[in-house]
Amino acid sequence: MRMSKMGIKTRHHRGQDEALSQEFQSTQLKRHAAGIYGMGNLLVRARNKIIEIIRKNLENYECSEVSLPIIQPKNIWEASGRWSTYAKSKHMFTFEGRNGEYCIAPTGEEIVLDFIRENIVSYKDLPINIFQIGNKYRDEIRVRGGLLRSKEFLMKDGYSFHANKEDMVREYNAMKECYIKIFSDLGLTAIPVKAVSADMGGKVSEEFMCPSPVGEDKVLMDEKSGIALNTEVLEYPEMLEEIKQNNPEFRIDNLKEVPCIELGHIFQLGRFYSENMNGYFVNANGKKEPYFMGCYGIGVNRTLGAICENNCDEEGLIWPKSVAPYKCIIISTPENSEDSEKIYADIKFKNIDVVLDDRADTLGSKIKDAKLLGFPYMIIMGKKYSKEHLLEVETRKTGKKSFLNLDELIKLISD
RNA sequence: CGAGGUGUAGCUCAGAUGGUAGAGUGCUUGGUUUGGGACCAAGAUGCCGCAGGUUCGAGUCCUGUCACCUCGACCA
Repeated sequence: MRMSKMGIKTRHHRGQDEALSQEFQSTQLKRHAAGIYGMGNLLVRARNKIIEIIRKNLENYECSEVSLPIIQPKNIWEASGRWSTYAKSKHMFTFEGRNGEYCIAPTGEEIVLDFIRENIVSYKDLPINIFQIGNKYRDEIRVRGGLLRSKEFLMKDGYSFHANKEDMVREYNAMKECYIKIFSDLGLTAIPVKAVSADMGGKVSEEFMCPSPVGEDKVLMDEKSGIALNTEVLEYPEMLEEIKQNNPEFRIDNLKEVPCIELGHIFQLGRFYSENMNGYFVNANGKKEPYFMGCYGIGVNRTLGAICENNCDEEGLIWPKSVAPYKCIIISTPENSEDSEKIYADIKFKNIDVVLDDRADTLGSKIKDAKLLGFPYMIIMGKKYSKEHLLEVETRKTGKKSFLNLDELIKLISD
């Protein structure tokens, strides 16, 4: 990709209250209205890498990717009883179409039941776990902090269906394991925290919390016993009792509030939705029974936001290699611009994601931009290249510089 | 929905007590530059959020309204 074609412009100034990573985000995020954002090339490419990591991990657990509609008819929401509650709370966007009322989906329990119940009719068809990665729409009462809470956002939502409760619990634990792997692959700390999920119609649920100063959720952590709790839990004495019984060391006094970003949430839904939505299978005794359901979500945009917030310094972003939108950027002075085109072509030929900064700016300003935008490697072709024809490679994270020929360079950046 | 705040150039913002619309940055043209956000010269850019009102005169005062931000309430 050529810098001149990317459609971004960096800025020399930062807004008053902007966090460090916001200077980067301001080059990549356009607010069109409250909670409604456009996203630039670098964020989109990083998000695609995140999606790929999520997808690979889920497929390892035999989860099946599907695509469900975002625009959904009113009737399926009336079946679960959530049309009136959601519409009343004004959280759900609804509109009048040619053939009646529709919503723009805030979540997918209803549609997924409508999607599978014709095919999954026997206990022999179970269990099954299907997921999708797509935009969701919620008319949030209060939007917050760019990627962290917006009205349109990308979510991975997955749903599992089971013949009995034990199997639902087994899958829930498997997904918990899978989520831990996903967030660790993304280089994020995400602590599973017990949550209260009254509206979801289920009881057991855990949120995956990523400690961050910009987080809007507060988590209570006890470093001694290693227990982390949602602050809401304090309002439910029976849950506290249970924790105390299972962990003798646990004490409420030891809990400290830590701000966190909620990256994911998994639920044991039970039979609430399947009972209301006519989600039945035939068991081994030939009798109809509602599915047991689990539901598993990851806020993809939030995850992207958390990665930005947790990987930056005074000079800008530092993309972790696993999600970096491009591996490296080539910067040259005018006298080496022809050579830089060649190097660019060679690196591209090796299928390495590379940016050529072909703008007419000075070398210094290009270096500043490369650091702000966080490319893992910066290839500088200036005076030193003119003399010795060695490529200078600077690692963004460590600042370490080395002088290499093309083969050595490709070896370094392709790991 | 409650409390507070902000709307002025593409962006970040300044414009006490009413009197010709400003800066930095960005943009255009030409030239010199090119190693950690270069310099010189010449330019272009405004319904001062919107609507009323007071006044000879309003970016500035008053009323209304809309948008946005922060905190709270709320939130798979």
